[in-house]
Amino acid sequence: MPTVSSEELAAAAGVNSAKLRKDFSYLGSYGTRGVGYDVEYLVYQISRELGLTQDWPVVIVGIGNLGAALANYGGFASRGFRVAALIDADPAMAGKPVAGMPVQHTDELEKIISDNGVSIGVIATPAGAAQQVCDRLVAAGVTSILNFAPTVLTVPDGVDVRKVDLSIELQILAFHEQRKAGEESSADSADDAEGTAPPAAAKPHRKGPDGDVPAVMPA
Amino acid sequence: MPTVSSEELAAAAGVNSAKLRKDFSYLGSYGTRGVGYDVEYLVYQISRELGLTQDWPVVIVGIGNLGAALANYGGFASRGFRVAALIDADPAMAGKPVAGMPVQHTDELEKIISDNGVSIGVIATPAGAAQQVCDRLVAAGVTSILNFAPTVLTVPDGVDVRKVDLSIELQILAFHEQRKAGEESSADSADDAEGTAPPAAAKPHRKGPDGDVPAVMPA
DNA sequence: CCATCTTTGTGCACGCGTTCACAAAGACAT
DNA sequence: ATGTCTTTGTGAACGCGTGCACAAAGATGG
Repeated sequence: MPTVSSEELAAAAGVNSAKLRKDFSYLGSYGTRGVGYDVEYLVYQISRELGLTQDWPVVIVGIGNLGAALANYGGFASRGFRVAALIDADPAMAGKPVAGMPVQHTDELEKIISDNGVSIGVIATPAGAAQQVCDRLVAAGVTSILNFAPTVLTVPDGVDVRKVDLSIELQILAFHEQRKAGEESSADSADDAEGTAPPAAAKPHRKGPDGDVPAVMPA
Repeated sequence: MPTVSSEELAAAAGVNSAKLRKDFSYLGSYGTRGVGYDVEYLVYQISRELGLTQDWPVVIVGIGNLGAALANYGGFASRGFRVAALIDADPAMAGKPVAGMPVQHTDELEKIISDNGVSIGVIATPAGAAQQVCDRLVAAGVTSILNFAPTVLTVPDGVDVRKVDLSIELQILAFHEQRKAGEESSADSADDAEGTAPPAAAKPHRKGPDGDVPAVMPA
């Protein structure tokens, strides 16, 4: 029986072994003292707890560049997701195959969701259409939404929304990049150091240090 | 002079007002007691601190569906990012316009980076090519990488990598979805409740509760 | 069957981020 | 000028997650 110790697993994942053991204990996954965890059993338990053993039908609404990329993304199928339908508002798209699947018109949205028992929807529409699409998805029975549109969606209680903003990750990188570059010349007259002038009426009394380290950005 | 109080801002953002004030104080953004924060000045300060007032040239490597979606994504330009070049390994892609910009061949990578002073690269290639592309980007002077390929990249010290896995967000949604569905029928014989049978050799002595709440998933 | 050795599971302490609560600061009216 | 009122900035307390350290459990060998 192939096994792994929490120590090996922790080293491979770059985390603390005690934390890993504690997390496993929350999941109810018991190992064997003196031996470790049965690999096969552990994989099965984690997969099941995470919902990977289930088949989740999802619909993707908005088949532009991003929608098509998602439809073609191989990582979904292996994680238990099945793209049940591709939906777009453009009548010219209807019937056109994307990722080996015909695009369907928004008119069919409610029927598709109910026929396939879809509870997870992906929104890849322009920002303007997102809330409207969201409302229709929720009304049709979807209770989890992954939103790629740059808008904050309003949903009733009981519906989960996760927002993915592609530019936020870039911003975080740029933030660190800026910090790297600015490291040699600190403690300068920080206000107009960056080329762009501050607003005219601004800067009422500015007292604080400017070169300190904000603690508000993810590492 | 239009102003906002920390209370208003906190309510709009759904966070605690004290935290918001403390964060602002780290940034050195001083408000006026009894009045609040000067909106225009605050926006300028935050933009500058976040690097939004700078122009960041980026290259996108791997112009498949995802790469094209990123190239077309409008959110970048408004956040201070400028797509300096689109790069792909496929000779057939070279010269083809994507998002109003000709795709260039991988051979040009080093020259493009050095000519444009690019320090941020986006990898949207298949998993197999990602590490190789990463190495070339780093060798050419890139110090921040946004990785969409499903691989963990190895980089030297001083280089930042952020990985975006589109399916992780879906998994988190599915996890909560599963929890919603399983709420009525708890405390059952949890093992084969999900249809898929557990491995034969598994389940050595299983003692712990199965219906408890793991604390390892983002809200 | 007992001793030893390995690895788990977890109580406890430490550290960090969040929140509370309030003194200080400034605006504004009188 | 002086008092009142609003809102900031921050010291202190609280709570939570992480990591340490060890007892308990079970395997393995003599």
